[in-house]
Amino acid sequence: MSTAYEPKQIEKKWQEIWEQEKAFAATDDYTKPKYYALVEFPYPSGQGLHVGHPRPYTALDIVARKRRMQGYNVLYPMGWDAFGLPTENYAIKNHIHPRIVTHNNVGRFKEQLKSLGYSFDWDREVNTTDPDYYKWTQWIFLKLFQAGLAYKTEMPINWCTSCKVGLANEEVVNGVCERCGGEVVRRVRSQWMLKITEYADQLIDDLEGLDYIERVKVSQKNWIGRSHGAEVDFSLKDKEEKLRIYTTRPDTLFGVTYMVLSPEHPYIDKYKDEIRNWEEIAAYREQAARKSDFERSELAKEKTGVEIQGLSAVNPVNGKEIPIWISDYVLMSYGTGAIMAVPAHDERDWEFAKKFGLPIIEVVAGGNVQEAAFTDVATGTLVNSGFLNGLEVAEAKKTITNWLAENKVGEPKKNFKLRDWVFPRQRYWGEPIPIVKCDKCGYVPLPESELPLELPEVESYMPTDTGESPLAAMTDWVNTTCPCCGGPAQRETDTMPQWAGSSWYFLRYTDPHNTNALAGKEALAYWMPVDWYNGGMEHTTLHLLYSRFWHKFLYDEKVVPCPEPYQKRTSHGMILGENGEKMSKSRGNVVNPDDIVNEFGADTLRTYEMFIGAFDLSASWSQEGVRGCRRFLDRVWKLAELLNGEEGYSASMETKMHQTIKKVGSDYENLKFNTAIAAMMALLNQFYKNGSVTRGEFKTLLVLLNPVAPHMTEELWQTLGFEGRLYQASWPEYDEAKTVENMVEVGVQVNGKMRTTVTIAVDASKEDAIAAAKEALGSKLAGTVVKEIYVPGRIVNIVAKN
RNA sequence: GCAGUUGUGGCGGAAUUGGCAUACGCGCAUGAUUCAGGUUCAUGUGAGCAUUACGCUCGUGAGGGUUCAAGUCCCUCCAACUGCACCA
Repeated sequence: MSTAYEPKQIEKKWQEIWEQEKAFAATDDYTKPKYYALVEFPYPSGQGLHVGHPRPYTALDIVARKRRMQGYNVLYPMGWDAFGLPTENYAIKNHIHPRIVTHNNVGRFKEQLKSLGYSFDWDREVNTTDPDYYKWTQWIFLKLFQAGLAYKTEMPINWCTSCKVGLANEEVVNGVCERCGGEVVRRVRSQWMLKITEYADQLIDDLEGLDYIERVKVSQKNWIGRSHGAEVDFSLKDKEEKLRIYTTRPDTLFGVTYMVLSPEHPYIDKYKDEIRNWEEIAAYREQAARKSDFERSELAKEKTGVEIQGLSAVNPVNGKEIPIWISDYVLMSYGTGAIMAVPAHDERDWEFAKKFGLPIIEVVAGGNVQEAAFTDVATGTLVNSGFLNGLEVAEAKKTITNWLAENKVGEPKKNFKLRDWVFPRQRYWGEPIPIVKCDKCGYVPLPESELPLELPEVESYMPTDTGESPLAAMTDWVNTTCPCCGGPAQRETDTMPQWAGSSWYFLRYTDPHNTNALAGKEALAYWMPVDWYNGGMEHTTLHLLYSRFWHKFLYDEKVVPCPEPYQKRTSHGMILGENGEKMSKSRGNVVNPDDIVNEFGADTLRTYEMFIGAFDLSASWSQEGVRGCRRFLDRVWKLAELLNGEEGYSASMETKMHQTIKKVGSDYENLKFNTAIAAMMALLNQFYKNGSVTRGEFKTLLVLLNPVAPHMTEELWQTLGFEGRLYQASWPEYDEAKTVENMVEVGVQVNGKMRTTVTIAVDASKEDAIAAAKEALGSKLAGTVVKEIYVPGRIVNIVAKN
């Protein structure tokens, strides 16, 4: 074969053949073992694909292709998470309907993805903006509503002043909008909320049985932030009413020296008349209210507060009278909005007490509480604590919690940092919420038969400063009749967030054209759960958590067959520019995958992205590195010139072949694509060194390399006359016994320092190995031998003394 | 501040978990091919001292320790990145 490697023709040719032959369609043959590989579907932005996209797509494409060769029925789908702000903003700016913008962007993305030769089953493509799809997003919302998990409430929301939209807590980063960096302020609004907190315990506990990378588990746990403690009632002096607080350290109850109310605590207004320094308190409260969350965290260093004169609390364990302060370091949104302060054993309380000269009473021995708060719970014994004296912290917690319950002044309590999900967005380009408000009947769900509730055509998609969605201006759409009583009613004009459509899309892939259900029972039973889901770390506390929540709810509703959607979750690192910085237009370091495909070919791009470095770490782009991968593929291509016509493996290469099959196979499974490729490069180098390759050896190399570089290997497979299509070939087997060499070179050390090497039989006895080592060392071994160590097949170490 | 991750040649990165550090690739050097450049091929490439030899010394962020043996385990630091940020 003398033709040069021309990726352009080859890649186009095979992409068309695969499409015609439906090479990668997941079948409905439910008797075969299944494998569901999933990558996060992209948001089809106007910029098109960037080089970050192919990294995870290629990785799971490799897994999917390998699984097919191993006989699995593989589902590897792709779709579009297409609702969202950038499209809407683009539509506003250019006066094009967002539907058209989305359509164009999807077309572009799809073409780009197809040019990379992914083995997606395109017949199962989904699009969240398709009414046939969002019908079921709305259907799930109705289910949540009927189950009481979607509820409306007045509450302050995070309002992005630039996007003019409410944000979930998860979308506010450092007090600014995650998306645009705009200022976020608090606005009170009537909101649809989803009760994710109902599943808080399960979302933590069920992580246990899942194969998620540890980082993901840890951040989900931290985000949910479960803590165990107790609520305790302190009485207010000379009052009937109690002041309830939450603490994780009830064992330190004897060390309480003051109480703190959050500035929003209701008791402040309630006891206004008895507060002697009202002016001062009111002023402090005003000042705290004016601070945005951003300022609160910026200025977190310095504690502020004012003592409330005229109110005091009584410690239930010893009857001591305790002053009450107001301070914004206590949040109304967590616990009860009031705390007992134990400066000796809490850093924040300690800081506050030092600043305002409040007493510090040590109740757990082990530190110096005048110097710093002693917060270690693992060690330490209770002191100055009446009946708790002498107990360890853990034991003291149990004892005091029981005591609190017996005396009816408290109870055990679990708390979460996780808040309910602020669901709606005041924008046009999202799923309409299928609820109407009737003056008589309240909030009424649309009947299922009226789904999908389609987005109406509007004059303007412009968001409004009033906080209303653009839909609110569509009065003939808004005004409707109540499905319940037939009277006049108004539609909900907020839309759903982008997270809605992506919270269940993996279910739709199993049965994407079903018109009677979000997916058929049999399809779900067969395909779910997803066997391997790869996606970005940035979605850990957003999409990944939200979709687990929806899935658990659907499981409880008996819609899906398993309590968890994803069995395995991995995460890829980012691809940075040549300069090691994040790729961005402003930095001028963006690499366009189209350019790489044009210049080097899709197979080279795929190979390079897998070879660039450890899959889970970020890596910098290198144009020279791309060239090196192209060189590798060129050498594979030209290897055909060295074919010697023999069928099996040659005797001298047998071990190397078996070793390489083993290594490449296990490396693909463990996301170690870089070393898998390195092993194939090494094998190739060996063929060149030998000056010849058998057909059997070449065949194996083609199968191993196929998942990474599918086009050129398929072409070689055909031109060399191997049977059928390469994508239908079987994954090669290896024989463990044949991966071991007969003779091995072992290192020889004297006193732990490398001196020479010696080649011995792999199963040589210790005596033989030592003898061979001594011979090799010769005169380099001096002194009296005091110890001889032989690690079979690895090393000999002789310890000698003079 | 807390949590997580990372630190290995000129660069990207390997190292079967305690056993020959730097596989594989890039870059570079020398040579071959070429009118020349590019491509391709061959050889070399951690540092230092030596080059009489393939010889010695040092070397995986810093410092200590355990061990016959440490990139890998333990202790104390330092730096970078990414989350979270007063959650009682």
